[in-house]
Amino acid sequence: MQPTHHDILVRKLRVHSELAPADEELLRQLPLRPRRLKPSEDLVREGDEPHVSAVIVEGWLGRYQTLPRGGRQYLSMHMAGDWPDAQGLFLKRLDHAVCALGGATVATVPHEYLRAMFDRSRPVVEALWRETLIDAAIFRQAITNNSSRTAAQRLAHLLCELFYRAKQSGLIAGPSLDLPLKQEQLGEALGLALVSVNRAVRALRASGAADLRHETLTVFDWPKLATWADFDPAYLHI
Amino acid sequence: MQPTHHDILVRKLRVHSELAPADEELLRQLPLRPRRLKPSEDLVREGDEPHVSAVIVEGWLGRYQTLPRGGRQYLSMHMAGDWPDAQGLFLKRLDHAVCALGGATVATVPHEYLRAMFDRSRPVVEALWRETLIDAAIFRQAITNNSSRTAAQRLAHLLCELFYRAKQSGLIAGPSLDLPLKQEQLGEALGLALVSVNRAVRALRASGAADLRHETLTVFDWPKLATWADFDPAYLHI
DNA sequence: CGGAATGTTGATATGCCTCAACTAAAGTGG
DNA sequence: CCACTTTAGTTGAGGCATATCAACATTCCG
Repeated sequence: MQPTHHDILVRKLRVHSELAPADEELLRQLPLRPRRLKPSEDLVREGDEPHVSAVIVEGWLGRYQTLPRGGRQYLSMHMAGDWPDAQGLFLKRLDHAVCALGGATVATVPHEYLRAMFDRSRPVVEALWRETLIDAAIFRQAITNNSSRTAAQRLAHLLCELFYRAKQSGLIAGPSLDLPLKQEQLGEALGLALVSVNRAVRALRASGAADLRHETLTVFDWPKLATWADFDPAYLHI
Repeated sequence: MQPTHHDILVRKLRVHSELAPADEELLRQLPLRPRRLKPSEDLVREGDEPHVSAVIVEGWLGRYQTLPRGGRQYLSMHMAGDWPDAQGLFLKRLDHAVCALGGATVATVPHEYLRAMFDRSRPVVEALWRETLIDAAIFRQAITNNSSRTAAQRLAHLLCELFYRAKQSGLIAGPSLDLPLKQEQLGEALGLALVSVNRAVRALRASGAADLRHETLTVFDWPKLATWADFDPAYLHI
């Protein structure tokens, strides 16, 4: 049987938080409204004052800020179960946009229902708060990644993170992962020019540790990849 | 009269959150225990599992991660009123350390008291949650800063942020701000070599927009500085 | 006053960016 | 299904911002 939107939501929170049956029941009572996003369609834009939050049901979304000359800085990538705009609950205006990377489906829920749920269960508050704190840890790691590593290491580290998170969320079984990221977007995430990303991808391919092509990431040698990238998953708090 | 530790705590939260008198009263009942930190002393270390949080009373602290070769990546800088380890409440193991920049004083409070307070006031929960969300916004901006700007712009943007935050927190009146940051630490924050920081500092000085020397930041021409750095304070959500 | 830490400056090296051309893959209409 | 167009990926050459190396000046601090 297909997992419902509520299954996806609850399973993801259980990755890092303990929920009592009563808490799960509260979450399952949330009115979730599906919304389909076309490739590169924005879920929310910088400056928006949203009154709903969204949990990703299927596909990938990316957070980004728009640069003065029109380019983008991607901040983080998100997959099924993530809440890419949870901070909208308590920050009035969004300081960044969120867009679909390939096609994607989200399930939206009005803030008022979330707030009402918070009054009824502190564990649920903690679980969602923790979700936003793990986001922050991902941002911290991105600062370190983009500030202190070489082009190839940056790419490898990002791929390690996405692969590891996807695996922990139960999205993959084998060595491969659907990842609808163009090399240009990788560059905008890693602070690299498109040409440098391409060279890093080819170096990765040549090393035999992993490959990224046709929107698929395949990891052949995880220890090699993780060592090369200096990847330590502790920051994901799973 | 000197502001008490509780004054500092409450005032800072009021910068971004509305608190009813009853909420403030709860905050003022927290048992705060002062702790003095020597210059560069660690408040907490990577891997710690703290059972207390700390609010800064006086001085500056910096978050950092340790790099494989022993260097540091500073992630954010914090001043009086900030909670540099609030995430320790819900993330078991810290993924980064926090150290004093110059000498500093913090006030610690056991997590159990904070948790007890959360049961009694949702506005207090929201205020502290919002505090951690603004931290995350600062991290996001650091990603963009270190990934997409030139050396001089990075420096200018960081100084804009620190100056603006200090002003909003009521820490400064005139054009100057005590900022005990060495050029080496600025480099470790901005992903730049020490020599490049020095050249950026001198360029800033030569431009007449601001100066940074003897642990003092002086802003002579705020519009010029902010324009040069592409600084927009919206992300600080004040 | 002396030694250590911090800041300054020049010369050289290098990793990444820019520009430019081409190839391959994906999407589209006949 | 093919011809065509568009998008994405690949490769080389050259330039530039920043890193690295090295020396010296200044400030801090006991």
